[in-house]
Amino acid sequence: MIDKNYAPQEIENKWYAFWMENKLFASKPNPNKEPYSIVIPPPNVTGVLHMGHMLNNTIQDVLIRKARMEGKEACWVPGTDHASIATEAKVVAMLKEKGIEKKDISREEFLSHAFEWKEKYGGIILEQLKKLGASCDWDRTRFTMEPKLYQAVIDTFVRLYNKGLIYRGVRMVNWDPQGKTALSDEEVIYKDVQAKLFHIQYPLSDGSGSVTIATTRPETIMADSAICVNPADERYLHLHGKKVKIPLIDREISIIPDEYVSLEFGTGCLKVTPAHDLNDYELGLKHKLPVIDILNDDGTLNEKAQIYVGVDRFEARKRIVKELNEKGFLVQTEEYKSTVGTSERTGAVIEPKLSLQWFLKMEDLAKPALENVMNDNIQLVPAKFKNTYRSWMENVRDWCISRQLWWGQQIPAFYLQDGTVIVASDKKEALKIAREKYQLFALVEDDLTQDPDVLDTWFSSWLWPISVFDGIENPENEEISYYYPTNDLVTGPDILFFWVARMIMAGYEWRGELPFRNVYLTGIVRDKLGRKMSKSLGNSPDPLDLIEQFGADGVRSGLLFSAPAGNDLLFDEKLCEQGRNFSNKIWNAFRLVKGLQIEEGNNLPEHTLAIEWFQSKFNQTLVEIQDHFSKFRISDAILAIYNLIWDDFCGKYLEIIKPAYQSPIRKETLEATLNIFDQLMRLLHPYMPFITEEIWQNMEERKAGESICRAEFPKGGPSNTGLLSQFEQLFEIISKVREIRNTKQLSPKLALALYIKTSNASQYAAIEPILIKLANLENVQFTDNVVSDAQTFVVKADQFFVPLELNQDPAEVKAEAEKELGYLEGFKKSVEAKLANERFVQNAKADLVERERQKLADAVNKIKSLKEILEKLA
RNA sequence: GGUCUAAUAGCUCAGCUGGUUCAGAGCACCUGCCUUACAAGCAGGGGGUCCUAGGUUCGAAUCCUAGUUGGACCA
Repeated sequence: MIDKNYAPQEIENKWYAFWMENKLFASKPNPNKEPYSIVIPPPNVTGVLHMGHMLNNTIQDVLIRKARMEGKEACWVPGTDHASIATEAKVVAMLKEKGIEKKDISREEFLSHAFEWKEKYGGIILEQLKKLGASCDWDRTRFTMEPKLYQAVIDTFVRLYNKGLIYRGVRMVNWDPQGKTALSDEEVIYKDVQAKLFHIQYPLSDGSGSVTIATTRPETIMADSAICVNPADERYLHLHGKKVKIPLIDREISIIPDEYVSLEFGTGCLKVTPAHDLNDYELGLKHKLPVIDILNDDGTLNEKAQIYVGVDRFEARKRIVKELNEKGFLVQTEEYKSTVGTSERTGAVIEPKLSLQWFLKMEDLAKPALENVMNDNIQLVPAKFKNTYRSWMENVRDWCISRQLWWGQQIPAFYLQDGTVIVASDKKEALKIAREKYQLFALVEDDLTQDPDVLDTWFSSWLWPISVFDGIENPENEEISYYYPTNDLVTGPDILFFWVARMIMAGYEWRGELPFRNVYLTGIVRDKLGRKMSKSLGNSPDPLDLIEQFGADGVRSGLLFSAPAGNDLLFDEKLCEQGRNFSNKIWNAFRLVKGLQIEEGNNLPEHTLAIEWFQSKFNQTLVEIQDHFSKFRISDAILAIYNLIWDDFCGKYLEIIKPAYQSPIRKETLEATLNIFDQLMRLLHPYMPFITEEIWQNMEERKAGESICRAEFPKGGPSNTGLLSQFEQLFEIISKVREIRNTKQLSPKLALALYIKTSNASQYAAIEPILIKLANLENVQFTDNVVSDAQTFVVKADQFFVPLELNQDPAEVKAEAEKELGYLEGFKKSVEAKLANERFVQNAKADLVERERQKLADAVNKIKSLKEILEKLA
């Protein structure tokens, strides 16, 4: 006997191994099939699976499995990205533990350590995805630092440089003093902090008094180039043209007027520090102020600061405040709410810093990327993100693509000794250009120095949909021609700009075409309290533990039950439990069917009817599901299947055809039931791949290597609406009888008698056996008169009576019937009013008016029946 | 501060082009059942000022305006 509790662990491992052995997820271009491709958002090599990945990859797997079953050439390309800052930080930390400092080893040595690290830990997340059931074509696994993709990035750089889109320039960039690298604007996260606003007095050089400025960063006073006041500020008119001395270091600076300064904020006097503030930098450019950079790359003060040299910026702040206070320069300290930028990767407070970096011009690239999203050539799901996308793309700024790291693609820029830059795919090529272009025939490779910096990780991931098919290096190859553009991209809205927008740009730049047609943006997985799941809060369950506990199918369905596109999902283990229970329900339905004994023969007539009914129900639901799917309502789709299986198939259909204990079932009925089961498993397979495979394999003997993964997705067919409504009515009668049993506290085992007063008794002939079975009736009889001493109810226009020997208060019974009558009469009145309204009849659609008329007719019939019953009571 | 988005049952959310078969689902809750597939189950039940105030309309949970309160993104 099969265990009555479904145990997923062993079954899931077994089938994943089977799928891999039989290469069921492998794909290659097939001109006879329609291609369907997805590229995975490559997780960081440093990453481990978290709930966001689970959701995201489950959705991708649903899409790809369904496409595969629909006969498309489905290809899901997996891979990882090298995550330059995060990985470099991990490798540096690992080396430190071994007693090795990065500065003591060569770039080559460092990289070999990094690759070693990647080999060891970089594949973990992909292995975890297999536990989830992800049907990626694993033979295609790519990595952004592998040679081919590396080369694609280099070539991209060279080409964009030659096109004039990449330039090198001194700019104020976001400096991460911990990662010791520049960051792009998008890698900065602004956080609200409670800061202090220090009011500091600067003495006038002529000794005629002082001015007071307000700043949150007193440690930068040594970098001040000027004091600025608004020319319209009457308080400070007398100061124009005067000079002040910076406290502690006594350096003299001028007071300059500029409208930029707000009259209201602080004291109305602004210290201008061009080296350490973006706005001040621009002000400095305007007034030709000197730029004094007092910070080292690691955030400590340098000798230009004159004091506290070598001290960290935050420590220096404390000490300077103390000293200013002691020496009487600190006038006042005010609490102040402000925001600081922090590094997305290291969390360090960003330092605005002037430096020489490489930039990519975005204006031309952004144009088609904006246009084709706004006109829905590329569809964002949900569409509300179009707004955000637009505002970003319309205000796009040049992209700082250089990073002061070693782990990444090294910028292919080579410098001659005089500083001349030559951009070429390698040193040899650069030398060739140097010789030809600059006539430097004596030059050798050693005279060229390559730029030590690497490229931003996103500068390789933006090529991902193209580069995984080798479409940069070899733009005409069979793979890219077949699979590109990819179909759907599934990712989080948090990287809509970082990644999605840039892939779109790259798509148009390289292929003149969109990289994918639909972008499905998932919500953020939050905990029950609505907090974002994070390592630091420790509120994220370990996905592998969840899979262990509920099975991958349970976790997948649990996530999908509550995952509408773009809306955050408040994750609760309860959902996985519900998923597990669903698995168990299916498992037990299968146990029932599998355990039946067979007797030769055709269907019983009521079984034939039930089979027809279920097929209609199935077809009707399939239409709904396909509709949900076309709109990416994955959550609604799985709920529809859940209800179809649990309520309609298990709760109703199986109850109808189930023979009495130890009685056999007709062969024809069993075959039909197995066929239905098979269809249901195919329908459910994309969501719950493991249990559906297990059952499908056990339904009948399968050929070697055959799998539900490649079985045909149900196509559906017509549904008999008359039959559907007949069964609706049937189930309503059954419910009413059960309700009587329940409210009157009767045993479920007690068979009841049912009398029906109807003008059309023949309609009940076919369904009578079902009614008797599911409502547990001893018989069904027809009557022309109202039955007294009975519980009654009305369905459509027919009256039903369940005779019971109960001592009930007739007044109570009457009151109940009157209450229902009252409601119905109110209802009738409102429909009548509506139909009497000429403007309604004129303006509303014809079928709507017809439906209202039908409602009215139904209500009239029902009222008539109720009145009959009431008369009898009186 | 700017832009966007949301508010429906105790909780999480559906509700699509306005139409009382449209006020719904799941969970939670209450009652009764260990009925030979399933107690991870079965049967039944209660529960809502559809955020507030106006407006459009024959008709508003749905459209418009304002407000309140969340959330996201940007600065």
